[in-house]
Amino acid sequence: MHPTIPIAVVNPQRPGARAEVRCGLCSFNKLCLPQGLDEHDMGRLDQIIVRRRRVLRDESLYAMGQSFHSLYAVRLGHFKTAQVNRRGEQQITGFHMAGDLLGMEAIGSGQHSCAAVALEDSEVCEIPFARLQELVLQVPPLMQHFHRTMAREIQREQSVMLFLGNMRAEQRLALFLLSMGARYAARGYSPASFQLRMSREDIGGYLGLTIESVSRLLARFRKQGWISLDKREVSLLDLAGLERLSLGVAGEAEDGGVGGGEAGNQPDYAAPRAA
Amino acid sequence: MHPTIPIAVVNPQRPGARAEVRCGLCSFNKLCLPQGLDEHDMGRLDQIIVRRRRVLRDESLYAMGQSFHSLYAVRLGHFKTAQVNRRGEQQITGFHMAGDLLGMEAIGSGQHSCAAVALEDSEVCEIPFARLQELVLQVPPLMQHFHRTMAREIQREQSVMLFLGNMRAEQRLALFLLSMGARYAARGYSPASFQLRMSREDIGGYLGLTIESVSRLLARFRKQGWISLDKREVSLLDLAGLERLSLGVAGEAEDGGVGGGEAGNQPDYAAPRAA
DNA sequence: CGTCATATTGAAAGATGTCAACAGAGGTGG
DNA sequence: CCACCTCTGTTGACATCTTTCAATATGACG
Repeated sequence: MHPTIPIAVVNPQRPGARAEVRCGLCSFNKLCLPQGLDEHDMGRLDQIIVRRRRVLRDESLYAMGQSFHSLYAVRLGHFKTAQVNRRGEQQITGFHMAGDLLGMEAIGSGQHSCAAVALEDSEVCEIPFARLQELVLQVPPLMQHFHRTMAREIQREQSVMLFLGNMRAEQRLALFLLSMGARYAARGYSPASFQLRMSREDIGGYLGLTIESVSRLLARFRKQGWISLDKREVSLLDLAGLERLSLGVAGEAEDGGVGGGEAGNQPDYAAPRAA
Repeated sequence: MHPTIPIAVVNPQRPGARAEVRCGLCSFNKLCLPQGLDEHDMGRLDQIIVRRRRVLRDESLYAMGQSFHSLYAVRLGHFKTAQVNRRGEQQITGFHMAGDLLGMEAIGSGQHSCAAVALEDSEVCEIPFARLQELVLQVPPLMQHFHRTMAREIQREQSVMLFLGNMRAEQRLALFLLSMGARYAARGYSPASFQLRMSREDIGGYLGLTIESVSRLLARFRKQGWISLDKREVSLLDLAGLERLSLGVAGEAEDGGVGGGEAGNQPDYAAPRAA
């Protein structure tokens, strides 16, 4: 039951396959920049996308401090974006998959304030920003969609702030798993079975936890039957339970039937700080 | 030495004074949407700003879930934006002062995902978004600046993620004070002496800490001579020290000379989680 | 079969939250 | 003008979650 199974209409190119570069033929165009454009406008967008660029695992698409020229749409694969302190601590600001747009944070300053690193061999479409700005003036629906895309990024980050600021480790991890599932679902894959493309360290870096905490928490989720886990292959066995967990309703929650073990030794504290 | 003193060219209207509504005469236009526009274009922007709106202390400019129609530029006063959990926990996503633009997070979904509440009697300029979209098509520099503004918001939030995810309470608070100072400096006020417009609870809500932690930390900063503090009036006495603190270089840091008290009982731990 | 990176697990320490009592400011009404 | 009340902020003692430090798997790769 673990393997990640596409359950719907997507048609992901194998890496290395000779793929068509036109947006109209990309299986993720509904999620991406051309969303809502007609054939003609999509063609104009095609014309400014200079090339398809491959990024190998652990390579960076752009580095922190690098000057900004283009946005990138993930075509295939996964990326993380990370910001590094002057002291070397790393905050993962997001994980990105097919259809996501990368680089927007750099528009303000002309410099990338975080690095984008491929979590596996990946491909992106490069969109020169200057040309996009011109095109957007001629294609109002594209501009509107671009605005929505940036705004959604703002909103996404606010929800990260919410869990970094307010939630316990357990809740954060449950929410993380659920949200990964939801994103895969939006791409036609199973919301409950998928492969974690990132290391435990990256998960920790994203959730504001140490790698040990992540590891322990995952082990606990597994023992309690919320999830099954084999290396990076994960299945969410009890979505409702995870949801309850993410809301902080720890404690009694039905035992899950598996393992039978040490449930009940969690205090049923109510809320982490709050009035 | 505590009172907040304008040290430069700003000319804030007193609340209640009959103020000119044109952007060209607003002392914050350099920080706001009309940044970089010529007289003519600024006039066109003026025409779509429907009215100046007053928001009394504790009133909300918009509520969570409310449908989105307009952006708002803070003209006078201060706001907080806050997101609330299904469980009632509150995450303050930002504090906003004159020249800041509010409401961008709602562009994506058409619904406000956070509430904006006035921290004191305030005034905003309302900018109907549909009309802004039209205008932006006719005034490319305005569009570009609008994009930069949204992008800066993305970047700002990423830096909040960085400190919520990676930094200790002490560092967060130091950074918060410094950043407030920097923002006042950008508006022509003293970077070192200002009034905290928000409650301790709001500070905690922003920094992901309890009110008690904030209170204790402020007391410690004061005792160690980093700051002086009288109710909500704060002076940053040792900017370099606070900066070092925000970097996590706790420990020996020169005693500040004041109070003389219990310095040295902080462990000189190095980094909060990191490799 | 070593070596390295990644992940798991245990024990102990420590930072921050929780609970509780209290102080001071400001407002209200007698 | 004073008593009273509420709201905000301060401080203390204690609980506990999460980190830190350390040892030990596990798998990939030569």
